[in-house]
Amino acid sequence: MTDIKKTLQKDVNDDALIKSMELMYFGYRDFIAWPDEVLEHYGLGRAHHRVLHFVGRIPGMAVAALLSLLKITKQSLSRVLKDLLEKKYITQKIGRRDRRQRLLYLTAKGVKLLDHITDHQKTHMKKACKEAGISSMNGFWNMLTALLDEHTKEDVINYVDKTHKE
Amino acid sequence: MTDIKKTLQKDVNDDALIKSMELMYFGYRDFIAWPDEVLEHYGLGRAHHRVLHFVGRIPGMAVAALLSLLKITKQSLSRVLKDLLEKKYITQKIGRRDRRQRLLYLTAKGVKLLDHITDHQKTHMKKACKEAGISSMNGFWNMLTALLDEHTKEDVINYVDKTHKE
DNA sequence: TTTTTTATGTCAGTCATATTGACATATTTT
DNA sequence: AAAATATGTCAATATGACTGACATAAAAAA
Repeated sequence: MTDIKKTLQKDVNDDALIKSMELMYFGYRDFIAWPDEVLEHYGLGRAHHRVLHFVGRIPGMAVAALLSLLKITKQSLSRVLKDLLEKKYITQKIGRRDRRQRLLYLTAKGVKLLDHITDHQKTHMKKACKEAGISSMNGFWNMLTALLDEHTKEDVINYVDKTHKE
Repeated sequence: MTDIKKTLQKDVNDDALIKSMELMYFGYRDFIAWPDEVLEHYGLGRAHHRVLHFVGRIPGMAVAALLSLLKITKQSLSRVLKDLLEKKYITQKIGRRDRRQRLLYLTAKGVKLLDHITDHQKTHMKKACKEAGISSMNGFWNMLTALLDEHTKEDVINYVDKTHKE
């Protein structure tokens, strides 16, 4: 009897875990991983969008901070950054305190582009928020926050800090 | 006065949207997109894991159903499937009703591998569930479900149906 | 001041996962 | 018999990541 109960309990937990894992996969895929006509139109990819997004959120961000936040390698970032610099969506300024640093800023053109390419994602997320109800937001945030690893948590804390200082 | 209130209201919403978008990115990345030593050890990638996972959930699944569920092209799937067939993690049986179909099943070896490679993800998700609290689960599921597009929803409904028939 | 560390950039080569379009085969449906 | 379907396969391509090595400039430490 105890064994059966235990097994059932275990199965219920397992189902919840599997449901969570699968929803993460499908939800993320449908939200972000689908080809974006706007990005395509500008000849940019999602990697470019991510850089634009975070530079937009933290103007004057150094390259190293971006690398840490995105957890990609210098080489991966550098190609993306090069494209964005060439196409004048982003500018670099040499750091005043530390002249080795290249501080990143969106140009007016970059801001415009970012707004454009982010737009349908915002719409998508807004629709989901309304559909799921405001009460679902906290659970959603709590779960996702709990999924972050320690390094990301630190970065995100610093990051939120900076966006609020502006 | 009204203008200011409106602007504030708009900003709050926007912040919530941006937070949701960013958490999706970071949460998904840290949950699933990090290099998995177990997968690497077997010379497999995440695409292989996904196939193993869904075939494990729906034994006897046809190739077309898998294509629809994963939303990838035949060519993408075929390479992954070829690897898994060669390495005997999966077997194909010709459909009895429709002899054109190749129905997919995990071998005992495949089941073992799947359990192994899924294990740390389950652990990760379980930890997050405990940390976020059971009450967060519903919001998490609601939001993710609301993010699915119509096609995925249909597939997931069919899918859940089939896993419960077993 | 010299040495070391840090912030950044860059080169060359590789990999995983996806794409498109065309075509082939077997089988079922009309 | 013709059309549609389920699957498989070819060649070529793209994106976004990786590693490892090396270079430069500037800051920090010795």
